[in-house]
Amino acid sequence: MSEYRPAEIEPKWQQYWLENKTFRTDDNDRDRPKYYVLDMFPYPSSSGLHVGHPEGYTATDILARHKRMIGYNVLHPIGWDAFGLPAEQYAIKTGTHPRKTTNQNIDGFRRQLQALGFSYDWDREVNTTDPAYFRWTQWIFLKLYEQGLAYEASVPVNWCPELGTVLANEEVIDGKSEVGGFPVERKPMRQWMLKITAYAERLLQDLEELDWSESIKEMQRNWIGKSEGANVVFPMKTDGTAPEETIEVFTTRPDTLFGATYMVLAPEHPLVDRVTTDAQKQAVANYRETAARKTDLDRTDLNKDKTGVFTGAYGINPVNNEEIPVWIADYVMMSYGTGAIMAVPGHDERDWEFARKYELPIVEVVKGGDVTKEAYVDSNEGICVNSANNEVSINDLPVPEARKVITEWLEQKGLGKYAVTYKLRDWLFSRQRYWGEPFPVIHVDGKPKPLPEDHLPITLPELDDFEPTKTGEPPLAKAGEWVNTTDPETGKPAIRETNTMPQWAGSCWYYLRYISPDYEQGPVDPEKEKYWMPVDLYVGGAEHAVLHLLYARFWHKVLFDIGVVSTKEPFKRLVNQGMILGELEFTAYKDADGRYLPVDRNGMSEELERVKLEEKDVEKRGDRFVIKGTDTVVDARSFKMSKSRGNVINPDDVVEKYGADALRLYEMFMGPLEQVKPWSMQGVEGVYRFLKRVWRLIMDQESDTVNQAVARSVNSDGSPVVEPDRAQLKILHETIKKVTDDIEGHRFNTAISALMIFTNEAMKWDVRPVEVLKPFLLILSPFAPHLAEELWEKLGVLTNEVSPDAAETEGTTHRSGRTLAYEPWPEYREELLQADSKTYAVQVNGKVRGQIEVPSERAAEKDFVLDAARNEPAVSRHLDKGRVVKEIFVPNRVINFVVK
RNA sequence: GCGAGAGUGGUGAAAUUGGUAGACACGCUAGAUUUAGGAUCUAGUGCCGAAAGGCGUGGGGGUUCGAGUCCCCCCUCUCGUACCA
Repeated sequence: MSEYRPAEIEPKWQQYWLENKTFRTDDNDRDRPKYYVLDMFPYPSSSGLHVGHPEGYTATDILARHKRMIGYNVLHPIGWDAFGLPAEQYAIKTGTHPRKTTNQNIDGFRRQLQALGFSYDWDREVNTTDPAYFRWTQWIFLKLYEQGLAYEASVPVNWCPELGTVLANEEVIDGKSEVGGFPVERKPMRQWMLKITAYAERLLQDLEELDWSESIKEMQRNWIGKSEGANVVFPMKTDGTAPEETIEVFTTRPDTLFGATYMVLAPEHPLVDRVTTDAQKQAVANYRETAARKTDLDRTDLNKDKTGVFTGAYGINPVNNEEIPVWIADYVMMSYGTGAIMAVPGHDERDWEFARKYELPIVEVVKGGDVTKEAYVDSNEGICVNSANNEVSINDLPVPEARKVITEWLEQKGLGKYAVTYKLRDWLFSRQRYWGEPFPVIHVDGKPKPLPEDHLPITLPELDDFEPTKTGEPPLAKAGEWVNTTDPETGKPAIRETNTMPQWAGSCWYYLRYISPDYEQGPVDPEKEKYWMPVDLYVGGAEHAVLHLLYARFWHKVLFDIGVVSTKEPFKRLVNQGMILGELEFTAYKDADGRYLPVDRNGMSEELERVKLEEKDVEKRGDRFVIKGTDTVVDARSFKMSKSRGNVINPDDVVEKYGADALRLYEMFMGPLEQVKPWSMQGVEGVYRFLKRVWRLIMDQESDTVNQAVARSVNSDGSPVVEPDRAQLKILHETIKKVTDDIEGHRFNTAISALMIFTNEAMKWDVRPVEVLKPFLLILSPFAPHLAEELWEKLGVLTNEVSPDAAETEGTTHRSGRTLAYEPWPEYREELLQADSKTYAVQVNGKVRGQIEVPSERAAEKDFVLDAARNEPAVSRHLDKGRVVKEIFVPNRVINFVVK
């Protein structure tokens, strides 16, 4: 071996780590501080890893390796989120059991991850489809049920006929299924729901203490959507014969109550039938039918044109006893608040639009705008007007105060009360699928009944045909023998639940199972849970910003309440890696006549021909790119990787060509972890060259041994020939400091840059002392572990710490073997960082005119330094132009002369 | 619309508290070496200029001896969200 050959050294060390269980975590080693660093576990798809996986996984691996070297007991596991639709759809197409494809895919993913050298504890692998795992997913469901947090309901769901399943709102995008893009319609079905709304306030409050990015916390806050206001009761006008009815509305603006000029009920509101007058019956029925046919999308989409129908009924505004008409309109949603609103067109945009269209009165009750032109909606500024009755007046009060006064009055009179409303809705928790966790529930006499814990796990029945039924009945309904069972308690005939749990279920608690993957008495060993929880760092894609993280936090809080876990939040710190886009593309557009058209940022029409250009065919003009030599502006951007665009980078190809260390290093060198970044194959070559340089720094080009520059630094017994010189120690310790700080701050790109600077410098040395190279390899090792291990071994042979024979055999134990994985992390020494001289930049009127070098020991002497600065020719030239009126002296940095 | 984040060379990006803008890398140019190279090495590379020098961190204004960094206004892009009363 003469040159750097990752294909030889990488499998060697991967095998060594596996065979020696180098990264097995010792639960009993409780004296050292713990560090639990977690990756979002992957769904093992048939297409294998994409380059986004190794991004977060490399970051956590660097941190895990670093923490081990600074003495932490590190828990760094991986597993498989393996239930899910693709395996099931493949099963429907081919008849292959999803278990088979899933296991194949897991084997593929495991191989790929091991080929990247991640330091996982492979003895803790979890798999959500393993009955030994989902036994506890089912157990948690039973606990939720016991707590009254799981219930059945008939709810309109997103039914996708093509997929034969119901989808969660988040799986529907633009009225089509996220998977496959099939149309989705509304259909009422019996479903399991989880009462996440019971935890809304705690899920909101406890965000405060989490070390997550502000944007993710904000997204969760928005999703929970807390609003404060009042529920107000409006009596209905009655002719004396009809029964008395009231309409309760929720409003965040009770201060505008005097401006309510009409009311609106959601079309589905149960009161509609009772209040509609005979004359309006037909119109209302027609409107309700149209509204029912609309999907949520049609009702909420960009179509802002408001429609509605008068019911013929009137409500009475409780503050001024005015009769106001009651309408139905689909801009009011049954699922939010009370499903009814008081409309204040003067101070709500939607109400204003609606009032304009149907010629309803608009009354100003807050001064500050012109309600004849648009609604004045500011909820902080403004003074109330036209808002008084015999008992109470909020006139002349600022809006926030008015809100308090009127709410108190309503409460006193029993007309309304302070109220809080959340956007968050209960979690639709069942799917009409085969490949998911069965519910541990039977139906006896038509009622649901949980199965006893000792019956778990409830496993899936074997099926040959995974096709859902056309009626929406889940495929499990076809397993007659499985479905028809008996109640173990009473012996009565019973029917099993045929829905299965959604994919989120298994991922809601997997981080707990890693702690004690074989524990039989519960989901997690309580003693170990206390040691390891919470997760210190959780890294994954931002696509899980809301749902997965909210669901997992919800389950965790329930488990906390029943004493299963000891922390109220699972993930102390969260980092979201940014997406990796495809390579930068230059695109020009031609019309039908073959003429190039300038690019319009808002998107080009489909009929135009897309022409892909090479980088050499374009040039920069202003802040845009044009076709070279022309004025034709081209589109220059990176796109999300997708099969259809053909810009997908396969990590296997990169590993084959450049090695795992190069892939790891490149993904970290691209830019900050959390940022969106475009891929560049040339960038990979760049870090690959760096790794080759590191190899040549130590290894001889012709033989299998270290080079002369390194060998020269030690005697034949391995002892050092000469001490490293000051300059060598200085750059080494600078690098140690920079890399250490940067790892701790997750600035992996600049850490790598520091390693490159060291290497470039060290390449110039004729003698490369082992005492300098060894610490360098240790700080390189979290980033490029295979290369570092290999070179560490070579240096060990040189200094007689590792015998050349031992290098060929395996079987040492993981704490004392040849690996550097548990070597102590080098510490930098402050005194070695000091330079002999300091450089000052010298400015005249804020412009840099020259530099001076001064001896370090005199660098803080203002007079001495200023004198030296004045005598610098490039500076004095500018000082002569006027009179120095001020001298700024910033120690060790800069001098500024102000000249007039 | 609303909310959040971001705009720095040809490209990815650096710049700890307001103190030499562009580290490191890609690309490019020239040279060396090589049968050859997508290898390696040396030098150069923000823009204009022969140089002195001038101009430069999306645009405009401000604070300061000094602003990529702080303040105000505007523009653009990315992500999230969407009639939430």
